[in-house]
Amino acid sequence: MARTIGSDGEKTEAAIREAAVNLIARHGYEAVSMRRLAAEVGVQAAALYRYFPTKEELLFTLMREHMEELIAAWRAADPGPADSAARLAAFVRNHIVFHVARRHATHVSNMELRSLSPVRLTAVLRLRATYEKELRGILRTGAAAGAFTVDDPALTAMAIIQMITGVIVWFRPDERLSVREVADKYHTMTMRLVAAAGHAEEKNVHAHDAVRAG
Amino acid sequence: MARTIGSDGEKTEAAIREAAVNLIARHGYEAVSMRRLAAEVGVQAAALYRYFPTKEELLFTLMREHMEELIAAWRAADPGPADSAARLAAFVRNHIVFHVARRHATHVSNMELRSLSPVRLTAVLRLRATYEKELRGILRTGAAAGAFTVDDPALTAMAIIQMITGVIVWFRPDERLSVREVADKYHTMTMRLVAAAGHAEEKNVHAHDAVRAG
DNA sequence: GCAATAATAAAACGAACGTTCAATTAATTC
DNA sequence: GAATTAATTGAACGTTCGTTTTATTATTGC
Repeated sequence: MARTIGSDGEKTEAAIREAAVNLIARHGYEAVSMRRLAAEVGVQAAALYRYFPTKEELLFTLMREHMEELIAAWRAADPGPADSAARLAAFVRNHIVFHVARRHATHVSNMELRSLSPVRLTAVLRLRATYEKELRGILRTGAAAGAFTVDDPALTAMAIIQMITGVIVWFRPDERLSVREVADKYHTMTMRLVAAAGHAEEKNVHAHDAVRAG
Repeated sequence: MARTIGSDGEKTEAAIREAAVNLIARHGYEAVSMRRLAAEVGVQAAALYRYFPTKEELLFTLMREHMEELIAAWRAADPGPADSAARLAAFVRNHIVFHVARRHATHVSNMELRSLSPVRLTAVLRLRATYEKELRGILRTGAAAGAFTVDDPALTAMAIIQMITGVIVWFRPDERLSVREVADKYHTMTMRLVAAAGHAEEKNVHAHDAVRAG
């Protein structure tokens, strides 16, 4: 046999990407062989090489596009710097909605960095840094404007990103909570984390004040 | 050649464990071959099988012992349920100090779950659940006592654990911050997150504030 | 110092790996 | 409907994998 009836390059490539994301997210990049991936697609291993020159290039493509889409989603959702609290809220919500909708791709992007060669690793890390810089900027601007209390924007940005990315570890759709509810709860926690004005808790009537325990 | 001069089972096993944690943390379980591990130890691959019957059993041993040590460290650090805020503080600090000191082992425990067979996976997850249950208990008790404001203890526990475990992603010793300082900052953020009474922020008095722009 | 045992090397096993290549067939173009 | 192009197969390449077996040497106990 050779070319199969109904075969179509575009469809095959899409099927390869989807199967690759699912398999790699579940079993890990190293544990997924080209043969296994091909079998999932319903094709022979050699056919994969018509679409991706190497296994690593396939991984890299998945990760790069995931990061680019994340950044694009944020650019579309960004309400601009006028209101820091609204901007932070938009960031948290966009992040959670995006990641929950792409659980597997997120897992791949977060777990398989070590399987990339230095050049490709750098490229992905640059995209990641671009995204994280957005959050740092929000925190700095908001702190300067008095909307937040953030004593270390870089550290706080990492803490928030890890907290909100962690959703995908435990969240499963069609369970207890909807994506909307989860986003709400993480939004609330984030606002408390940066001590956002307007999100004051009832406790501060007596206020022992900033406990920073240096 | 066969047995080498100065060879000692205990030392070899310790060397295997250490090398395995380092290599697996850096390159991933699947990417580390028994030959490569053996080379790192300075031994032939066959020698590894005197200490661990299979590669997976080696991984499982590393993960199980890491979790058991984490739980034991918490039991030793636990100040008891009298003061919820103090207990949560102890939990956060113990977690961060423990994980920073064992960055590689933590990476292995967090990233290689998927390489375990079902039986061993269940065993590790049970230990993990035991640990997480501790934090949920602290949050519930504290919320019931009015020390915290937590509307969803299970979700909040996951958020906190992911936030404080994330330290190992970016933290490097002998850099900007000491472990102590990092633990302090995460402690402060955690207390805000649960809206701990006595941790009120000064913001609501005048609203402008310390921007430290790290 | 001799027997017993512990620790390792060396070689080999079949299986699986990523990748390449030539052959073959389906779809498209004119 | 012939020529061209697109899509895929099937077989094969050399390499590496986890693991086993057997032989050999160092150490230990008496």
